[in-house]
Amino acid sequence: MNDEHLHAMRHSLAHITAAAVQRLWPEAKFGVGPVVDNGFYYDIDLGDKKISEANFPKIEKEMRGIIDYGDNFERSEMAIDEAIAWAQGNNQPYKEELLNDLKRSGTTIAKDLDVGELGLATDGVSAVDSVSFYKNGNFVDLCRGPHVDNTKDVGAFKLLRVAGAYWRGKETNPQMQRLYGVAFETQQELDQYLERLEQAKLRDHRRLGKELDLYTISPLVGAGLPLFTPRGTILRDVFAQYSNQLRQKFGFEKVWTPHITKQDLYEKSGHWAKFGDELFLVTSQETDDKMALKPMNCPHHTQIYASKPRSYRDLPVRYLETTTDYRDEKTGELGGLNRVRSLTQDDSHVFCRPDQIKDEINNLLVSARELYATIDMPLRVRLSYRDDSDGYLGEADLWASAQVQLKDAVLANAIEFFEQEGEAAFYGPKIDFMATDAIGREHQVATIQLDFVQPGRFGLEYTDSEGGLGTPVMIHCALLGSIERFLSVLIEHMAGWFPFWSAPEQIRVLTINDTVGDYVEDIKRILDGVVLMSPVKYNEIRYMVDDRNESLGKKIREATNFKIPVQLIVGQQDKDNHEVSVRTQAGEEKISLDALADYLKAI
RNA sequence: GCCGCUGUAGCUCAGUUGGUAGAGCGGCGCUUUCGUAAAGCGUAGGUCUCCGGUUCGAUUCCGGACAGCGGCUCCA
Repeated sequence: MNDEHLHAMRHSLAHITAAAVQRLWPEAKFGVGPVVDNGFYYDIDLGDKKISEANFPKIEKEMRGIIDYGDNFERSEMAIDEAIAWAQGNNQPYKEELLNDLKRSGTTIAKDLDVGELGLATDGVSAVDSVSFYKNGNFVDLCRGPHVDNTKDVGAFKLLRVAGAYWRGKETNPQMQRLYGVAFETQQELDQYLERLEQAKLRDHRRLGKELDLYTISPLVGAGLPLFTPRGTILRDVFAQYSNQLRQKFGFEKVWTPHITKQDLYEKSGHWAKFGDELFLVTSQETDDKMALKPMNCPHHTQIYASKPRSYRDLPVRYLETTTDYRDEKTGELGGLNRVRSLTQDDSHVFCRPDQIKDEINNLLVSARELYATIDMPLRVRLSYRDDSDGYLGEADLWASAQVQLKDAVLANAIEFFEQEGEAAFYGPKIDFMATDAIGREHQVATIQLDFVQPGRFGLEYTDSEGGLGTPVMIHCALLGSIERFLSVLIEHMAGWFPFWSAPEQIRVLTINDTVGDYVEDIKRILDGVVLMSPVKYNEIRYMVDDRNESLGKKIREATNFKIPVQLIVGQQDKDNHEVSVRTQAGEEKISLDALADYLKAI
């Protein structure tokens, strides 16, 4: 049992899926069928007919028939023109397109072919002469392989879902149906995987957001416009405070900007050309100004910088603003708190001289690492570069320089990273911190971006030491990213058990009966005096008293289901001994009332 | 936006092959004052997401809208 065999198994199952579909719908046109994490998929076009999950039993039955029959996977070679003729003859236009690309440039990777380069590759240089096919039973498919020897050798599998997918990932191409399956060597491993998926649902932030009373979405307000409850708002505030305090240490100053602006601002910044159709437009009944809700804050901040002359001695100028932006995202992209139309950024912008870039980026890297280390969340760091496509602004050499400087900063901090082209912002490259949600999807949280473009477009300048004029560099940074998205990842990462310092309700006092009312008042006086100073400063204790006429068991159950980190149980015994029973996830212990404040500060 | 699926009480869900619905939890009331994950009894909650169509009759069938889920595309 090894990765290679698992890969061959899953790949073979993709073929078997396609073979089964072809038996059931002979007119099916096939795209590609690769291996993915935990399984495989196959892209299929049935024209007007659609496969739904209701068809899965029928398809799986057909697949089992093919597997049980036990055909060998037979490899053969075909000359490229012969293969194209085969695709035409069998009415497989997608395969024909792939073969033509292979013939022309030796690759079928859409990304390599899409950027206006079709036909640029010289015929015969990178082109291929012949291609390989695999045949199992009556099903023949263009394929590089490898496969298992026999259809019987494919382990345990299950068709999981069907989804739409554009041919070669292009929105303007026809949409095919993607059949996803999962596969493992043994039924036991498959069952374990499905069990893990079930477990992941328990920590889904949308489920916990409701159970823990953190936020709600009202259709009357609108999709993608979450409303935060008192508990959810505490979470937002406490993390925003932490994020701010981390940067205030490095000289960042808070600013405030309005949520609307004239569109002129974005025409100048370059956002209008790139994101114009995702702006919420605002109409003035008083003037003819065309206004928009702000979708980001950097252009606003440039205008604070530009409000007065700056000397090289004034730099860096560092602005900090936690504020909500509005983006008219496509409806199908919305989901929970991950992707919303009103997103709050813990945004900041540094305006500095070129020689200050390194230190400024270092400060931000240190802040980001400290924040995510505090909540024990592992991140992958991505250096996001531009690619050759249109839509990036600025000179090529500035881009090259910016990309090198970001990489140097990351290297200097000994941070592990991976590099990806085509992920940059239109004005500059980024260092992105990627977190993973409960079911393995990756989301960008913190981001540090280097921008040589916007300062120039806005005509920002400073007087240099020689008395001449220089253009400052901008560094954009959000440590949490979108607070909404950050919370979605945090909730799933912690499974709702927020660290003591950040929990909306940190402590619940549970009474055993109504004879301890005065003693509870003593405890409240102590709790009211506790202020945590780390990791967030001036963090007052948040607690409630549950003195309802209910059983202790029920109170414990409710407090535990609510994932309250500390329960203080108070009865006559505790009162007599001048102590409380402190119940946490770690267990329960008696703490003297005199030691309670220090105990809480040390959690 | 596109493809597929889903929408019954505050929550989790059952049900109606077309004759206007039910459970548990939660809420409320009474009893109980009970030391470690649900005390007992009673009771009130529903234009079955919304709008059209078919039908004697629609929560159920059909169409549309809205919302949610899984993908694709996109993410300043």
